[in-house]
Amino acid sequence: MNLGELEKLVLNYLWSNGTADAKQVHEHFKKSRGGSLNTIQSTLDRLHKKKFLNREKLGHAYQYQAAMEKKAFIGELIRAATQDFSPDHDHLLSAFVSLSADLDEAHLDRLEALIQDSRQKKSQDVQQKPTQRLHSQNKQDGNG
Amino acid sequence: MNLGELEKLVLNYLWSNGTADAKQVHEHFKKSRGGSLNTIQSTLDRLHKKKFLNREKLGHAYQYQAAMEKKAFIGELIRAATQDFSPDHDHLLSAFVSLSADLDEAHLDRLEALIQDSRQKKSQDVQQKPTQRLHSQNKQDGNG
DNA sequence: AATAAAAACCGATTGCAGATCGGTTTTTAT
DNA sequence: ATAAAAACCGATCTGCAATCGGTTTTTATT
Repeated sequence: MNLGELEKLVLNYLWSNGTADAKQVHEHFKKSRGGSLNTIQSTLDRLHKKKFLNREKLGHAYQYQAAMEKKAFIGELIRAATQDFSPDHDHLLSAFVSLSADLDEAHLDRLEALIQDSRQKKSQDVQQKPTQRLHSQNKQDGNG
Repeated sequence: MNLGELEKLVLNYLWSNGTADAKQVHEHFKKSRGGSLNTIQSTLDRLHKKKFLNREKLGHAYQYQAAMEKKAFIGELIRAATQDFSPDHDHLLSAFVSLSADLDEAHLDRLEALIQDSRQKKSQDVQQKPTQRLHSQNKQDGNG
């Protein structure tokens, strides 16, 4: 799972904007970095082949959108980046905490809260096993 | 921070074995994957240039060893892999928990314990700020 | 159906980095 | 001084992202 620079930019753009076609994406980036429409197109295509984007033809052009939520994607990134080094969860755990050495109290609290959530979800899952929800993408991702 | 396949293998080998020269590394890998001594040598050299290995000439040949602990390295990997997507800790946190969706109770407990440790360390640090310890590498890393 | 515009698709090129290894230089030990 | 060992250099190969020109396909319009 190795992403190029433009691929990352495009993914981020789509997470912020939900859905766009090549033209829109090109419009957005030509100011900040230039590049032809074709370049954008092939990047979208590459991303689609890699299963990071879904696309659907609405009217004339393909509409692209991120195939998974940003959080889940970052989770995948972490998994991919570490799998050749960290064969088990224990390693990953301590690595994460090592990474988090510069987390402040507030963030540590937050992490604990998230762990509670995780426990919560886990106990729900055994009861109802919801049909895999596909991704709501409702533009409130920018929770800084 | 992009590592090639052989680079990863070599790093892992050195984390398991502490210290080795090109010949030893080559000896180890020629059974499992072939490749000349030169290939190993240039890989070690590349890794050294990238600052992932330290080396020191003992006797005839360079002795290579990992420049940082595996945990810290994995932390770096995570940082590097996510930095273009996760501008803040919050994102990283939730991504991590999303990744950890398949962690069982025991691991969640363990993670909480690690958070406590982290708090511990933090409160110590303000009092004594220890001189940056360089890495003990005493062969008990393989707790996998 | 003909046609023009738009979009998709194809293929070639460039740049970069890891892997690989032959050959040369440098170092070490005898 | 010399031989063996190790380091170093340079070249090639491979894979992949970025880039874009040109061609084909699709869509809409007359």
